[in-house]
Amino acid sequence: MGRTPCCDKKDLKKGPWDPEEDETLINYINKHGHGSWRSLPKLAGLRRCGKSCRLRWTNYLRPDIKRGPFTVDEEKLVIQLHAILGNRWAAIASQLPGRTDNEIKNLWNTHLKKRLLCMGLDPLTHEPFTPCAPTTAPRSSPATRHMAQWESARLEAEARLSKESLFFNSPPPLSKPDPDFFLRLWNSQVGESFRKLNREAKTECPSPISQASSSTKCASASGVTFDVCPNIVGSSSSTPRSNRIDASFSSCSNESEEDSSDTAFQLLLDFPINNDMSFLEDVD
DNA sequence: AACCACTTCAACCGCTTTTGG
DNA sequence: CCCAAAAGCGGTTGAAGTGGT
Repeated sequence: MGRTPCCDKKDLKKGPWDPEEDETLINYINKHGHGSWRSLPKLAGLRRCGKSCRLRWTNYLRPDIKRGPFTVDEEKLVIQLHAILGNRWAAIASQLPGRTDNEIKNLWNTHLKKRLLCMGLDPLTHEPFTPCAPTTAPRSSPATRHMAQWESARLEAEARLSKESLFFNSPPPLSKPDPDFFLRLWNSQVGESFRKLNREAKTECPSPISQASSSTKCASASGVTFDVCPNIVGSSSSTPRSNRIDASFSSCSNESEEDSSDTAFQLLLDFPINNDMSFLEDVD
């Protein structure tokens, strides 16, 4: 009864890998590819579970792994993507070449989460804490809210771009929002525009990460200190979303639908149509 | 120097999803 | 379509490292 173990646990080594094991695994995969992870340890002569081999390879031994501390830009990207995707570490990692889901998860749990807390933001929702929030009106889940925000922008984009008969390079979106759709959107010109808007918003009300004023200091994982916008710390639920760490979402918040659609629509109207299909050319 | 508290991150565990027969 | 195996994923753990007293 119960699940069959992923591998025969007896006589298997656990814990940290030693350099000899690493070398054995690298040599084997370079020679034969990983093939079936389950059978790899036996074939390679390792006393490890296949799962452990896969983890070791994908997280540490792969040649394209980027080691070293995260840059400020990478950290910002992780925060922004987390706002869209939530704890979908693998999906977030796919947007940061050379970084693994485990690494990003650790970064989030050890640095970024604390940083958001330090700034008075809820790491789950990326919104300012609202300790007296009414219990009668439960908040929508972050995923739902983000999906609604992106869906709003998507609908505007679809309306605009279908008019131009040039809707992305992907099939029409599903009626039920597909989480991966948000990644595609993020990578599309729409996503770029949101990021652009974010950058512009910072110049008006600098984001907590980049601004420098009389404020709370926090340390980033990359060793850079940053200042917390006084508007944000202790802000109430009436704080404009544009002041938050990810100003990009202010443009399509469903908390003020009028602003949302107006801004998003304006944003889309402002697309440089003559140039904006260049991203298609980059695709092989 | 010794101890303790705290932080970091590599690795494990168990669940879910995907794949193939 | 069903089922089992394999792969993938996210949460959690614990050893090692670091800083403070």
